[in-house]
Amino acid sequence: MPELPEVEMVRRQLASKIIHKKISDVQVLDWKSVDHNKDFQQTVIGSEIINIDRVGKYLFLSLNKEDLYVIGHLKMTGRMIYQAADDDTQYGGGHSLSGDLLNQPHKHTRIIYTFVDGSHLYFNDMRKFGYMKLAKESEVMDQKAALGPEPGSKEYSVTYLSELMSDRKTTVKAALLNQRDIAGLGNIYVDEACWRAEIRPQRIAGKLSDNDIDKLHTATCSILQDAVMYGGTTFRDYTDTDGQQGNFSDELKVFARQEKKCPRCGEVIKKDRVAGRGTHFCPGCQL
DNA sequence: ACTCTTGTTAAAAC
DNA sequence: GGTTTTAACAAGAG
Repeated sequence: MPELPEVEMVRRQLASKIIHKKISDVQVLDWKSVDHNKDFQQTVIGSEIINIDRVGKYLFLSLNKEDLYVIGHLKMTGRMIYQAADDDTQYGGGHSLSGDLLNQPHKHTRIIYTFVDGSHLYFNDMRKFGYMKLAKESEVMDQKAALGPEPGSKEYSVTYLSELMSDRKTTVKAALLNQRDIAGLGNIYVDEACWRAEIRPQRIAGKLSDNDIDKLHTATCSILQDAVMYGGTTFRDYTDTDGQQGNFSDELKVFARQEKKCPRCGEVIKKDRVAGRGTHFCPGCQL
């Protein structure tokens, strides 16, 4: 489940590897992955990616053609794997994947980009929810405008969070997951941020105290910052562009740790369903 | 065979 | 009528 830290890792790696390389060929193996745009190949071939930025979990690739961008989203199982021209390393490792998926391309490969230097970028996505679609600048602007501020940004102030939560009748979990209000948090980091803030995810957002809001603000900012520092989290599907797993997995305190002891208070961590998602919390110290 | 997994969104429910 | 919840999407693991 790539969330902000994982997408940021991909962005940084892609930026260092493919910016200013000319795209010599594109193969589309699944049309859904390019939003059924039959012109994708002919439009992209011959162009260069001149910039890659990110808002929330969305990637925005700028091409050196007038008003042409690619908007990318990994959704749950999307991966972007880069392979240098002379590289025969096996990629895509992950304990849930069988051995034949280590070579590129494989049965989950949806798009293949070839660069003039002979290197490749593979867009792999088992469930086909992710995409890389062509967009005009106006569509890029619209997509960015549809996303709330990221934790850690200047716009994401304590006041902003406080006003966001006030009078809300939904759960803290649902409120934090809504990308229109806050961009970048997903199932893993919402649970982890709530643990840091000592707040149960199933609490009603509008009933949080000022102190709760303060702690939640700090926690949401710090969890993403720390996760980026550790290279993201690999729970099941995420790997970076080298097929490497993220190191934050070992730092998780509650996510996927149900029936284990809380590292803070020793109580047994529980898993419930909140906002339609598997939700992990410590009944001992999250109130 | 049946359940569970999740990011986003459209539809349904409130 | 704005807010909240649910279902759908796809494909695989257990």
